[in-house]
Amino acid sequence: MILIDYSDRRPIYEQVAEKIAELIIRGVLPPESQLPSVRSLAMDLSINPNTIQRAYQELERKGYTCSVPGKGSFVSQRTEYLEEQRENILEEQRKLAEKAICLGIDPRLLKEAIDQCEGGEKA
Amino acid sequence: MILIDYSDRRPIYEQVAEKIAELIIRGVLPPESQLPSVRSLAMDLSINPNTIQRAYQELERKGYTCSVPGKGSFVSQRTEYLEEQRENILEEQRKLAEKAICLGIDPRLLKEAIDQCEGGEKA
DNA sequence: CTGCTGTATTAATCGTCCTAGTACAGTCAG
DNA sequence: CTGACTGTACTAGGACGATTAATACAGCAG
Repeated sequence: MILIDYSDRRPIYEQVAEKIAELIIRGVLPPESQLPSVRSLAMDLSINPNTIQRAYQELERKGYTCSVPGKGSFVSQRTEYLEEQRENILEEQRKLAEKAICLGIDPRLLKEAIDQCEGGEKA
Repeated sequence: MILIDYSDRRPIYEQVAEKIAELIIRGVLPPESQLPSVRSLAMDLSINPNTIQRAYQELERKGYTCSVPGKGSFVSQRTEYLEEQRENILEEQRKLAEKAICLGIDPRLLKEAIDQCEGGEKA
């Protein structure tokens, strides 16, 4: 379900939170569905429960999930995160385009790179 | 000349190296030109000379510069880094496009974001 | 020689990530 | 009610990397 990249500089809790957020956004984890418990996911990934808890805190803080003591953590029914995420991606795109232009790269090359992915998308 | 972003998670030496690399690529620092000395740049940025040295090491390792003991650090005459940098940008673009597609964002929106920058580029 | 340059080494500090252990409270099935 | 699960909170400590600090050495140029 989730793979941890230890060569990644970012902390584990951030990786876990991001992966789960992605699953939520892509609809793999539908609204109202229950996330694995802090302890079970920690077991699965062979890391400390505290690290998972921190990831879940991040997810709740960002509005992706809703944690209920005694019951579990659930994907939020609300879906503003979809629009938010879309805006994040577009912002990244603008920054990248700006950087490219700054470096004298023809923006058309960027668009070609996009087209390359449109066909051969994976997973 | 260079601003350090302390809120950035990446280490200072990496930020410095990247900024200088950008100046080189954009031609602000032409080939053969001399970089500020380790000590003077450290003074300017109010950081330790060792941190600058590390940044310069990175730059030399990547082929952007050439350091000569007793003389100084100079921008490399060679320019392969241009092509290399272009390829890096395109790779980032592919990853971003893949992520967008993964999240169900229409690639055309990415292209629109690029167009937005083409007109109003700054710096 | 004097003052600049890059380079190297070592030690110490500091902050963050992560682990470990423990504890408490809410929920729910039996 | 009991027990097993859930999330949550707290403290202590280890580990690691970034950064500072102080020093030293060697090359180059006026």
